[in-house]
Amino acid sequence: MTRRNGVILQQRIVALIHDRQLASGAALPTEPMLMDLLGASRNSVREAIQALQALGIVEIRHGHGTFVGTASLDVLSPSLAFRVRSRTPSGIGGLHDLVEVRELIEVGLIGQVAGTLSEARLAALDALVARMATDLSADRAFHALLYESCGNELVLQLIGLFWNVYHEVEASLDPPEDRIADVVANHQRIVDALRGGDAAEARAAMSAHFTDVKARVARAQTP
Amino acid sequence: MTRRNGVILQQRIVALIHDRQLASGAALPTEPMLMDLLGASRNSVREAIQALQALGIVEIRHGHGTFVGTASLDVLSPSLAFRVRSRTPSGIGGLHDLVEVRELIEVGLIGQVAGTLSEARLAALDALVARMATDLSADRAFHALLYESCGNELVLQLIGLFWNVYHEVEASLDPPEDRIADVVANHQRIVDALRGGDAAEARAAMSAHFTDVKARVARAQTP
DNA sequence: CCTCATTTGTACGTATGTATG
DNA sequence: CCATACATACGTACAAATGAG
Repeated sequence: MTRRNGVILQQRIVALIHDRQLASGAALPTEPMLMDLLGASRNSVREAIQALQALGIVEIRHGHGTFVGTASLDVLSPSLAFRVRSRTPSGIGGLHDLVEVRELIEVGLIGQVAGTLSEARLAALDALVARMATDLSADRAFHALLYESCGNELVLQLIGLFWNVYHEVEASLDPPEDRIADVVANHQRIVDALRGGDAAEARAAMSAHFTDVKARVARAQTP
Repeated sequence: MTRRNGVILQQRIVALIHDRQLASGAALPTEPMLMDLLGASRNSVREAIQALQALGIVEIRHGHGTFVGTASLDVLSPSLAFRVRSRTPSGIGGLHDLVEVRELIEVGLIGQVAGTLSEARLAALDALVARMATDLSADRAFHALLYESCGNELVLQLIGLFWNVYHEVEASLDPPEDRIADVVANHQRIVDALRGGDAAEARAAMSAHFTDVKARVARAQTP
């Protein structure tokens, strides 16, 4: 095996997972076994496994073994964050695009869930709005709870991923620029529209929220 | 360095890229240099670099060196494909969610670009529709060209990524089930709506297209 | 609590393929 | 064609973590 491997080894391991129908959480063969199965040295096997771990395809536990992962979109956070930052020296250009994608998805989704939310869920959203002024995580929970009923796990993880990357990059911008009152008002407007069952108004409220976010990004300066 | 490393090494390399303000395409220190800078062995350095390459953060060129990458979303394709497949044994459940996300984004976007396309671009779309019956790549080019004018590179790459993953997973389903005539008709309807400047009709046409795709997924069987 | 086997993590040495000048 | 610098691959040895007894 003195010819170029690298990515090929990763694909062979993925193929092995599929062939053996290993579900998430199942144990992969140990490194010595993989060396034998793939006919490669331990270094090569480990490099391939490390790459697969970065993609969330496998999960390595020291002293225990290597297991099939869930490929949650969370693991893509470093890649997306790096991408957004490297768009411009300041990262602002990339942030704007990121917010637009969030807006696109959430404005579309809120139109789907409008009118389907129980009063209990609306009350929970109210509570999150109240906490939002002092607790940033309430904002994340708000957007997650909004769409939980749509039954699409992928879109939920996408929204969570984008939220994480946005706030990670946004934290390195200069002025905190407290407009929390506006943020809270925007979210309250969204809940009110949902309680009224007005899909168009809910879309408009969500759109207004992201317009404010985009304006905040446009004004931001880097330290 | 005999204490627990792993992911930490990757983060330190990313931090090094940021500290030195290395832009895409810039050369990273060589492996021996990184061994010295990070105080780690060649194996550990290489494993970290391989992981970063899997995320598109660095790019390795054999015999030349390691360079800062662009973190294009394309590299996330293996992870997303794995995720979609592992949702259900057949991968159908994951495919449905994936198509819904595509629908969400594209229906929203087409409302934005409606009325902004030049006649030259509309003619190019017509040409792609004509090729679509015999050339699958024309479909990909169609959706890419549709939104090219929106000026959001991230959303363009996202649409391309989802297209790739969908067709990669869809290829492993059973019946090719030629409905190409319907597909072509759907796309022609989209172009016609755009030429008429009717945003609502364009959204409806795009939505109808994805409704057909979802129906095709629902009927699919695994070999 | 300790011991022990298993498994992953780190390190070093060496040889070879590959691109550039 | 040669020389240099770099990545690729293999083999071996030891450290560290986990779980079973």
